[in-house]
Formats: sequence, C-alpha cells, structure tokens
Amino acid sequence: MGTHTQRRTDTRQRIQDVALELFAEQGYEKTSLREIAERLEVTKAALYYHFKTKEDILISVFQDLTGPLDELVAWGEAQERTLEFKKELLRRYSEALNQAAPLFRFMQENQAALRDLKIGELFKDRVHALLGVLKDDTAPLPDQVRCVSALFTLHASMFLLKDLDGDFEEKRLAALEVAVDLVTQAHQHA
Amino acid sequence: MGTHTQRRTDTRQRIQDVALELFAEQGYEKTSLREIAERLEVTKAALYYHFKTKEDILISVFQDLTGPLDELVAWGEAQERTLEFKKELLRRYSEALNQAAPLFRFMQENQAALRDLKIGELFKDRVHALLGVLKDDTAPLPDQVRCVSALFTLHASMFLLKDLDGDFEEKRLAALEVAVDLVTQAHQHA
Amino acid sequence: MGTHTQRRTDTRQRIQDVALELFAEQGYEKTSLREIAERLEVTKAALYYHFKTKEDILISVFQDLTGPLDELVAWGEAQERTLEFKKELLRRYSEALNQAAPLFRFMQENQAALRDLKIGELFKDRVHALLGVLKDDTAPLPDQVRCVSALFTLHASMFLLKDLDGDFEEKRLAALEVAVDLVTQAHQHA
Amino acid sequence: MGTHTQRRTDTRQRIQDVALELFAEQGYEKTSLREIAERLEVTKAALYYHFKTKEDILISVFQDLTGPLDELVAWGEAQERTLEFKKELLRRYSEALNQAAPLFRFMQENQAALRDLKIGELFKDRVHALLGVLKDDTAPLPDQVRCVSALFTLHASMFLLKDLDGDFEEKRLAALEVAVDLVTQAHQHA
DNA sequence: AATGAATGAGCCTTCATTCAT
DNA sequence: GATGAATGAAGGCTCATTCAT
Repeated sequence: MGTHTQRRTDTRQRIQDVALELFAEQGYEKTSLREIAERLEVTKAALYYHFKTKEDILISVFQDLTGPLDELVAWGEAQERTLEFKKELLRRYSEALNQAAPLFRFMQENQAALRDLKIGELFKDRVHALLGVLKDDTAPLPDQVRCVSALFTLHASMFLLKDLDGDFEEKRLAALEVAVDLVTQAHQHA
Repeated sequence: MGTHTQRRTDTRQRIQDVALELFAEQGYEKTSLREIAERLEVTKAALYYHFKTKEDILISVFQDLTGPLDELVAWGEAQERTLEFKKELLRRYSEALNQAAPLFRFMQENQAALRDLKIGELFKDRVHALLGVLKDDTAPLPDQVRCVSALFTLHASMFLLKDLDGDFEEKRLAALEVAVDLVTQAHQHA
Repeated sequence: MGTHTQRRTDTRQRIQDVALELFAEQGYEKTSLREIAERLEVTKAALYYHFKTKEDILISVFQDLTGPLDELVAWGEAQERTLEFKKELLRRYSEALNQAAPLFRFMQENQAALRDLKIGELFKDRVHALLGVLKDDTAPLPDQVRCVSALFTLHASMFLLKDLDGDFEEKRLAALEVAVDLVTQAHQHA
Repeated sequence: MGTHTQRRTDTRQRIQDVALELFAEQGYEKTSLREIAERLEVTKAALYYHFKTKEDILISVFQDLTGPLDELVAWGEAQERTLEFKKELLRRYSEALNQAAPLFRFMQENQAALRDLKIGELFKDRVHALLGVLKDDTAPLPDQVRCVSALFTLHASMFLLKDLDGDFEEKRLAALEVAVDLVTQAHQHA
C-alpha cells in the first residue's frame, strides 16, 4: 500500500522544508537558490523543475502552512463578537501560529523584503481580517491599540522571548494570557 | 566662518538621509549603492569617499540617531525602579522613537537582514538594556511578557497603526497609554 | 489497415508542424523545446522519443519539404539552357517555394542562426545548384547579378511584399514576372 | 593637443567594434557577452559599465552607423521623383550600405532575431521610407516589385555575391547597375 | 571631494539533453 | 509511445568594492 504514491519523490517537499528553514534563518534575499540546492544535494536546475521561480517556492510554503489560519479567519467572521469568542479566537490563533512557527517568524522578520513580493499582501490581509474580528472601529484609540498589541504579542511569542527564562510552551501560554487580558480590557470598556 | 565646515558635512549628511529613506522604504538588501548615488546625483565612488562600506552607512545613521536612546538607557540604569520611574522611561522612550521613526521602522522590518550585520546586535543590546530596567527577572512570566509587549507596542506605533484612524500623534499617545498600562500591571503584581 | 501506421506518424508530424510554425515565427534560437512541447501538450522528453536533437527536428522538416526542390534541380541540370527552359524553371521554382512558404521564410530570416547548423549548407547548396543552371559564369557581371536577383525576388515574394497591396497570389505572380524578366535580359545579352 | 580627449579610453568603441563583428559572424543570439568580453580582455561587468543591456550595444552600433542613411532618406523625401533623382538615390544608397556593410549584412541575416528587438522596426522603417520614395503606389504590381527588388539587390551585393568572381567593388557596381535598371523600367512604364 | 573605469563574485533563470520507468 | 525527474552549461545582469586620476 502506498507504494504508488511513493513513486513521486519527495523532492518538492524537501525543497520547501529547506527553503523555509534557510529563509527563516538568513532572510529571503540572502538565501540563494544555490544554497538551497546544495543543502539538498541537487542542482539549482532541479529546483526549477519543481517551482517556477524563487518567489514561487516561498508562496507554496506559505500556502501550505496557512490553511489553518484561513479557516480560523473564516470561522471567526461568522461568529458573534462576544468576549468569550474573542478569547477562543486568540487561543486558536496562538495554536495556529505555533504550528507554523518558522513561517511566522520569517514573515515577521522579513517584512521589508516581502513588501513587493505579492505574498506580503497575503500576509497582511490575514492579519487584518483577524484584527477586524477582534477590534471595534468605533472604540477609543487605546482599546484599538490593545487589540493590535494582543496580536503582536502572540507573534512575538514565537521568536522574541528566547531571552526570557522558561520553556517555549510556558512562554507561549504566558503571551496568550497577556493577549487575552488586553483584549478583555478593550472589550469591557465597550 | 563655519561655511567651510558646513560644506564638508553636506554630502555625507545627504548620503545618510537618502540611505535611511531608501533602506526604510525597500529594505537594506534591496537598496543598492547605485540607487543611493543616483538619487543624490553623485557617483557610487563618491559614497566610498565618505564611507568605507555599505554597512558603514547604516552604522553611521544608526549611531547618529541613537544617541538619545543611549542616554536614556544610561539614565534609566541609574534610577530606582519605582512605578513612576518606569512610566517616565516609557514616555521618554516613545519620544526618542518618535525622533528617529524611520530608523526604527527600518530596524523592525529588517531584522533578518540585520542578523549578521554587526549592527543587529547593537540594536538588540539597547532594547535589552531597556527591558532589563523595566522588568523583573523573578516576576511571573506573564508579567515579564507584559514588559516586552509594552516596548513592542511603542515600536509598533511607529509604523503599524497606519490602518487605524486618527493622526500619528494621537496614535502614538494611545500606544503609550497602553504600554504604561501593561507595565503598571506588571509592576503592581510584584 | 493503415490506422496503425497513421497513428505512428501522428505525433511526429505534429511536432514538425508546430516546430516549423514556431521557428518561422520566432527564429530557431529563440524557440525552445519547452515551447514546442507545451503547444503540443506533451513533455519535452516526448520530443526526444521522435527526434534525436533539436536540430534534427529542423532537418527532418527541411527534408520533408525540400523534395520537390531537389527534383527540380535534378530536372533542371539535365535540360538544355534555352530561354524557354529557364522561364519554366523559374515558374516551377516559384511554385515549389509557394508549397513550403513558411520553411523558406524561415531559411531567409535565420541565415545567421543556420550558419553552423549543417543544414545551412544544404540550403545554400540547393540555391547554388539552381543558380548554376540559370546563369552563365562567363557572362558580364551585371547579368550574373540579374540571375541572383531573380532568385531573390522569388524568395522575397514569399514574405516581403506584405506591405504592398494585392493578394498573395497576385504578388507571387508579379514577382515571377520580374524574375522572368531579369533572367530574360541576362539570357539575351549572351 | 588631444591629450585630454585621450583620457577617455576607447573601450566603448572597441566594444561596439567587436560586438558588431561577432554579431555579424555568428548572429545576435549566439553571441554571448562573455565572448565579447573575452575578445576584449575585459570582464562582462565592464560591458555593463558602458551599455545598459546587450540590446543596447546593438542599438548603439546601429545608431552610429545609420546616420548617413537617415540623411539620405531626408534628402530623398524632399526631392522631386524624376528618374535621374531615383538613380542618384540608388547610387548614394549603395555607397551608404558600403560604408556600414557588416551592419547591413547582420540586419539581413538576423531578421528573425531582430523581430522583437525594437531595433528591427527602426531598420524596417528606414527601408520603407526609401521604398516610399522610389516606388509609386498606383503603379502595376510588377513595377512595385521591381523597386523592392532593386533595393534588395543592393543589400544582397553586400554579402551574397561572394561566390561570383570579380572583386567586391566590381560586384557592387554591377548590382547598382541592375538596381538602376529595375527602377528605370518601373519608372518608364509610368 | 569626487569621478571614470573596471573587477570578481554571485544571482536568478533557461536550455538542450538524458534516463529509468 | 511517453513521462517525471534531474543535470551541466551557459546566459544576461547586478552588486559592492577598488583605484588611479
């Protein structure tokens, strides 16, 4: 069983993995296709058999890892904006982030490089949709900021708290707690 | 007198200005010296009269704009960690950021690119020092996260709140309010 | 019977057709096997089942379409060089060209590319043989030029008179008339 | 004297010379910048100091060598279309071609490659302008063809008569004679 | 204080071709 | 009769940097 599917080599997947790893480590611009190819012990041309351009590699990774997030947004937009719901949204978002941590770390750290890589928009769009669900455009500015901050706190927990003591999961939960708190405050002022 | 000295710094300063502008706009890697030179209507070689390398331009900008921050850190480290002091620190930090907004926007968006540019460290060091002053290593994790969040909220206010209504200064103050709040909570739990 | 043989040549023939079309349209060098394969909705590798190299595709097209011309040359060389014969030769040549117009257009426009593609010689050889039949090596230079011109006028009529009014066949006949005229003059001076 | 102008090296000119030589010899597509650079014993990058793209090299050569032709067209368009004038035009055209023989040989042999190299148009435009001066749109088709033929005969004399005996200048004049003849016939029928 | 000329390394991409299946 | 996967070579181009002037 499965032998048939096996026929297709896993090169495509391996390219995506290595690419994400290197992109996250060194940035998109500074990672050359030569590097990716060498790491995989194939030629650069092989990459082009599987992907049309360098950007395409990134896009494919993005699309593969971004599914859960899309679902989350879709789900969120259909819900009533109760406090309990918002908390749940943050919980799920934190988990989704956790799933694709390297990708999000990459997105966060390469905003400049992504600015004109169509994909930049895709990312921004998602975050915006999420924000739209959390915050109330008519609320006082500080409360709106709280919502943005909540989201960023979750992002940051993926890669910015290395210097704090404690293991990764502990820190993720701490960040979630803070985010929930921020959103709660924003919600209650309303 | 003075005209002579004035002349001397003129081009150098213009290089820094244009470089920062372009770096912030397009990212460090994607901005070429050719581009900078063209914008200034001088040759690339002229840049090398004033700076030893591309990175040097960035460093010089950083150092020029970062002075107030260094003073802030120095001042902060000498203070007693009362709540009032921490609030003041945030206030001053927000102002310092405001002064050199494009630089900080750049720093935030080019973390990947900066990773192996000695300067990356410089930036991290400053933020760390500041964090060291604000937070208590022995506090519960969520409270430590609150302090990190506070700082990031201030950073974010420099470039991430474009989509919110309200003018820049309003938003800066809102962010400051949220940051103060976060730090206050962290402080009071202690 | 026959259906089997039919099938066999099918793809091969289609490759030749598409290849000629693209070669004529964009030139030999600028037409890639990928392009040909895509147009046919097969893989590049399939082309290699039918032909050994890219050049082989061109050669095969050439040989398929060039038969009538070879016969013409053979016939011509056996004839006595009367004026009437020469006129007939031009008439037949014009028709032969007409039959394989895209090929000749291609040959005309890709001389440079063909120079080191063994096939270039084949083409030149044919034209030369024809010229040998038409012109007299001992005639005054201008008359020899007339014969060359006659041939080129026929070639040109295949693709260069687009800008003139009139339909294709009309123009072909006009070119034939001019060619006949040129050869007649050359002949009569002798 | 002259020492100052001498400062500017002649590299730019040498690039143009070598490029034209190679383009004419092997065709545009098949000539790589590496080849040009090697022949000149400079690096590829040096070519890019002097020209923005490969096509730019070709364009610059074209523009340098094409001046006399432009003047000819301009002059021609201002003249009355007497037979004597047309003869004179052909004479001058033949000389202009002679001046830039390799370029025209190149143009003739690389039509396919030039088709999408903006420059192709430039060339066609010139020939068309010339044709517009020579031929009468209302004349019988064969006479129009004669004018086209006349021009092509001159072109051909630049590179296609190698196989005929006689030296280059002799052949050029023979071709001119034939061209004059063709145009004369066309003119007199009117 | 700045330029003109050039370099060496490297980049992304495309190509014709091969071969096991 | 054709495909999927891959290769080696090369192509055009850009970049940070150097240095004599």
